[in-house]
Amino acid sequence: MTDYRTHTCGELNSKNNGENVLLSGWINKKRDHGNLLFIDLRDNYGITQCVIDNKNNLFKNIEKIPLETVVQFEGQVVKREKDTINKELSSGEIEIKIINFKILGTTKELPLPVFSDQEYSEEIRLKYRFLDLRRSKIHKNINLRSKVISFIRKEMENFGFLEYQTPILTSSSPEGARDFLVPSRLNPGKFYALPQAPQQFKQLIMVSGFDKYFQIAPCFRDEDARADRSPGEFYQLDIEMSFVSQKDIFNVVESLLNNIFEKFSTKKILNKKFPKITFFDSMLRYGTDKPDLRNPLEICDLTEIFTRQDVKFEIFKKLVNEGSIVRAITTKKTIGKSRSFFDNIDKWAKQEGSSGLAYFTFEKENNKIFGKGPIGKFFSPEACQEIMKISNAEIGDSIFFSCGKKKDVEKLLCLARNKIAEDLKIINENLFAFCWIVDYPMFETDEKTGKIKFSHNPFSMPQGDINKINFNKPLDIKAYQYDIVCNGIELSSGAIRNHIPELMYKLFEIAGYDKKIVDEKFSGMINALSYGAPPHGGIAPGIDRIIMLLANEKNIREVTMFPLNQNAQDLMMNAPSKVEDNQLKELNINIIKKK
RNA sequence: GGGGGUGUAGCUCAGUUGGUUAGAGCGAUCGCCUGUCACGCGAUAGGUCGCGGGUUCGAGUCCCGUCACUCCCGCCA
Repeated sequence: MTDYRTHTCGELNSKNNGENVLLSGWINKKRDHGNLLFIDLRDNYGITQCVIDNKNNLFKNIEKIPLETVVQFEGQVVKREKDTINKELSSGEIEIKIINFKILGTTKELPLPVFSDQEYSEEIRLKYRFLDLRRSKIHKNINLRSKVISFIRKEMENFGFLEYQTPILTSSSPEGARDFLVPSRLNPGKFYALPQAPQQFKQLIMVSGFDKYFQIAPCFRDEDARADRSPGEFYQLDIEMSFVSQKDIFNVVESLLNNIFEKFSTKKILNKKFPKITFFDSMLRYGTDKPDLRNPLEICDLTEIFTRQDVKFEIFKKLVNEGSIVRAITTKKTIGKSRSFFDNIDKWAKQEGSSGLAYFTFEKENNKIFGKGPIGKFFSPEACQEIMKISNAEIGDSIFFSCGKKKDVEKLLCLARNKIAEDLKIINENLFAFCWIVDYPMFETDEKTGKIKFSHNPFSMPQGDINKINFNKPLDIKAYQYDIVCNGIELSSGAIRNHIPELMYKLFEIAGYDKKIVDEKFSGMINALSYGAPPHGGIAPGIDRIIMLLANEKNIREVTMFPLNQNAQDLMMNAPSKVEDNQLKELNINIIKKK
């Protein structure tokens, strides 16, 4: 095949019996019996067992080769005896009887073992990423990533999309995340920004008449890391289409994601037609706009119940009277659960900083419904019945209440949904549960400043008849704005764009940007929209998160070849690094020294 | 910016209420072993217990500070 090998380490089997072959790879593992030596030779494709005994005068030399040395073995394919076949290996029916060898690359003592199921500190893994990447699990993840991206490209082309590239050096935008800035040598004192997403460019591509755009686009945001969020860069499947409405984009993305997840995972897709949940509903039923629909638990609002005369739970009644809300989670058939099950959940809620989760179980005796549990006695049979009606509960189900400010209740019950479901073990891990979150509000109130701001994407089209929108009630304006959520993970955001300049000015004005600022900050786009822009819209699924779901990984670094660490440093390449004074001078930059 | 966790041999970890010379597995080096596939057996080397300070007769262990990694909150249109 090449000068170095006739076969890879994954492809030989009993059909090759007797052939003379040349294999090259890394010494994965040695099993040295003194007069008989087994060597597992590894490459990208697999492992082949090579064997030599002391009748061969090369034995003493080969015995001494350290693990992870790169070697070439010349040898003969030999069928293994039946009881020595290794079913774990694709090449397990055969082995290579070594005739000759050549060392192609020596190794120093390893800072981390390659052949091992042990976990290692991130620090050492990232510093020696090239060794870490040899390890089987992450090696497979990275190859999976490559295959998925390649599949996406083919699919998108089948759907009639063309891939267009957009600039990496662009302008800073006032909205959104912190920018990575790049100083301009030719324009002293001015800076480029790396794109947070090719948002404006993809819209300009539509205005330019290209119709269906996609790109595996790098996105740069200078924000702090999380387990599922790289600092620095990440990749989106950026999509934009002209002359479409929301449903057209949904159709494309649903079939794309169905195809990807069916091809690359054995897990089932719960609903191939992704359910659509309004933002408002999602916040009510799940306490979040990224609900995990594998979790059957739902939240309901019971504030009204605590205004009833026959409900005597005075603490909640007082709080409700003062403007608090009450919401609750019901659990099915939990009548038999131990006291500690309930108390643990209450205790957990207190650890989360809340005042706890009051609870009781619906029971029936002598045809009378009552609540059994710490606060059950405060509810009349009629009140219980009403609660059961609102919460779809039955006799034998339990209910957990949270009372407080809307935001706090949502947050706690969102976490409680997960906690309780985990305790009850009712989350099916073998599912992908997709949904659309739709009808996002165009604006929201900034909690710190009290001012109106864009809640999502400022370029989104508001819903309804454009001539009838009531701009005096901006918080009531909904946008053609949507997210895809899978298993509680936000996979993508998108929108039908606002292609009407006057409307755009109007909306920006509400968010506190006057015409002058809009013209300055979004000049490219607002200008383009003034010369015949088609109605258009798009979406941008996160590639990294798709791979994480497919590879069943919780950390984005497990599906990224060369990630930065949490402090946005590359420990292998030593980035970021200091630069020479003359480089700074050329860029007209002074470093201010911190005290 | 804030909170939690971790830091002991090249790697993964143990180390009791503070008490003699800090241990194990893997790896390395050396020796034995012809059918292993996490091969087995024996020996040897390998340590500023992250760093600095304090308490104490005595600190890996307690206290204070600091650094690194990680998880979370803030942030992420």
